[in-house]
Amino acid sequence: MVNSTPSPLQNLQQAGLRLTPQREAIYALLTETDSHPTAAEIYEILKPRFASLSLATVYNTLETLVNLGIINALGGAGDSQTHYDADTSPHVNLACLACNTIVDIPSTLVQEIHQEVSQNSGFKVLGARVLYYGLCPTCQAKETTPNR
Amino acid sequence: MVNSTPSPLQNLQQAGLRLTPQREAIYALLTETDSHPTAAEIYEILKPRFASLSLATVYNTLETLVNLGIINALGGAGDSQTHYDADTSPHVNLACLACNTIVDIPSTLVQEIHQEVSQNSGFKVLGARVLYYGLCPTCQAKETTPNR
DNA sequence: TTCTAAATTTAGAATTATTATAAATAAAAT
DNA sequence: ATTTTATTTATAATAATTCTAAATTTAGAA
Repeated sequence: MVNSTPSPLQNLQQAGLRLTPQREAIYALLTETDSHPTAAEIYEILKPRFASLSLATVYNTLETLVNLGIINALGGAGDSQTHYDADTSPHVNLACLACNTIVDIPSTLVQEIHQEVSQNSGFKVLGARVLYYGLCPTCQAKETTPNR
Repeated sequence: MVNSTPSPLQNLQQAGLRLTPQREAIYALLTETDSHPTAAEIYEILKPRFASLSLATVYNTLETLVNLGIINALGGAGDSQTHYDADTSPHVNLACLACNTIVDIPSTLVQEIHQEVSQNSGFKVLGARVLYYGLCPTCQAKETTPNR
């Protein structure tokens, strides 16, 4: 029998785009981590393995994957950088304003909101960012005075 | 009898900050509009009334108000600018990727998610951005091919 | 009222994430 | 093989935001 769960990367070829080593590595990195890295972080991680890698390629690839709908771009995690997430299912992102980490939280309510918005707004809903922010348990322990 | 509904701006003075004409005008503008303006838009609107107004002051004030929790900063509306919202109650923001307008949608589900996240995550939740994006009815009619 | 210290505004410079450009490379099609 | 198209790459350009330092305003003390 053939491969049972095809990679979303195959959407690339179906769209007439090429599955290059850079694109494969960037997407694989996103699926294997839960750290919601930025473009710069992805670049730093992959540079040892791809000596010629350019930061522009990372940005290009991320934009391509976002347009294909197989990854999501998350903004506003306390820093001023865009974070990327290979989990495109409806879920809550919870960001710590102190250490800028983002964790995922599954929630059935998010899916209900999705339906609610789609049905009542008249919009053609293409995606969502449900982002909560605050202080993670670790940073709560460290800082008595949260932020200012 | 005294003023019945105190302005959230009084939080400024309670925090030892000053209620300057610039701060008053910026906050008033935000409460009187439902257009979720950017810093640059606020600056352009208020410049005729405050000849000496600086864009830096707009940014400073918006940061101050966000830190006080009386306005929210919204990112990721399709453009690369931060939009500001004087409505800090839990609600859904729905952005059109084509014309970059943002509309508010009340939703009881958002408040439920808020509780769910607060209770299950261990985070100290300080705020949220529930942003859906897509195409508004007007832009759906205009564009047959959405974006790229 | 005047003085003093702190807060605020302001103009402009600096920063920086992201995008655009154009040449080089790689892959697919003919 | 050759041609065409897609992609990568280095670098320049863009633009939103932040920083800096001087000028101004304010609140309260003297």
